[in-house]
Amino acid sequence: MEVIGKKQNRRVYMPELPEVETIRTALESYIVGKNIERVTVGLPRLVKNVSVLTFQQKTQGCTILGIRRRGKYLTLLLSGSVHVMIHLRMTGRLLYMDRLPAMTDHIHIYFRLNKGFLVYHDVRTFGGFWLVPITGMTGIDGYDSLGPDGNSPKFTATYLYWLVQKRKSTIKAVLLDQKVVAGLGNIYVDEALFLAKIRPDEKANVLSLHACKVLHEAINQVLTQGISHGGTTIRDYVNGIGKEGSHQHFLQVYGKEGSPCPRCGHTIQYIKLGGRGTHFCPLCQRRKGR
DNA sequence: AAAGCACCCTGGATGC
DNA sequence: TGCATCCAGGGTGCTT
Repeated sequence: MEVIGKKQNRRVYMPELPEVETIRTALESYIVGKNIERVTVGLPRLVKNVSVLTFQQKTQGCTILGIRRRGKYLTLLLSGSVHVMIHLRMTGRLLYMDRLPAMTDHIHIYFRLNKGFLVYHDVRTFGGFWLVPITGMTGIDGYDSLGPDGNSPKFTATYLYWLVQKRKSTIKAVLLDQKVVAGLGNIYVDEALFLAKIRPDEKANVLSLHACKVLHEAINQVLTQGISHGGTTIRDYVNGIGKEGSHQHFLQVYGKEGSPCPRCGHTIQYIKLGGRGTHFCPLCQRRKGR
């Protein structure tokens, strides 16, 4: 009888770059051009850098001109003097709805538009909203210090090589650092390292230029595939209009502990690395960057 | 300067 | 069956 890893059913979802991009795309056609008539905040601590009153006063009456993504952040571009920046963290959802649902559990903020509602739903309430200036630095450290997006031309193999050389921590920890590359989270890091045949607990500074080229290509590939599949739906991630993604069906190692490696058949292993659940194949993900 | 870790939070899974 | 405990993780901030 096959041994199934204990963590097999312990799944959560995290919006990473592909999920946030999918939400952005889904929302765009529904909210751009709409007017914000009224903003309701049920949980004030989710508004991070201004008072709830200021948040409402600066956004009410504005038109939504666009919605932009950078790393895992979304920004509503408004017609007024500020933009609204949003991070979904672990369990945040941003949804367009024709009308408010009868069950409003976990709905902490919503924007009443001239038609429909933009609703923020968050079970663990780690997410946040910021008012930011239209141009220049936002003053939000986590945003202003973001590295290049993992799927942007600015993120190159040589940049990655230059960076890992001075890092003594594990390659997984480096890839999760948003200052290095923006948008990767636990799922896509495990998947990219599997594709590149690099162990997650490998020290970053031993990777060769060749290994960095392979890894860079793998990161691009998992992000591109994740976006094309509409994101990964694990338990309850949905995009901006409530649709599930399909990338969970394409995951090679994440959540697959105890199952055979799709490449070599060895059992996928689960370890803790830097406090994060980590999945890899101990046989075909080798140490040392070839 | 960088690395490591506690913390925030909730609901589902597990343990007794 | 029920109650208590554990666990997941992104990013911040503190300590080493």
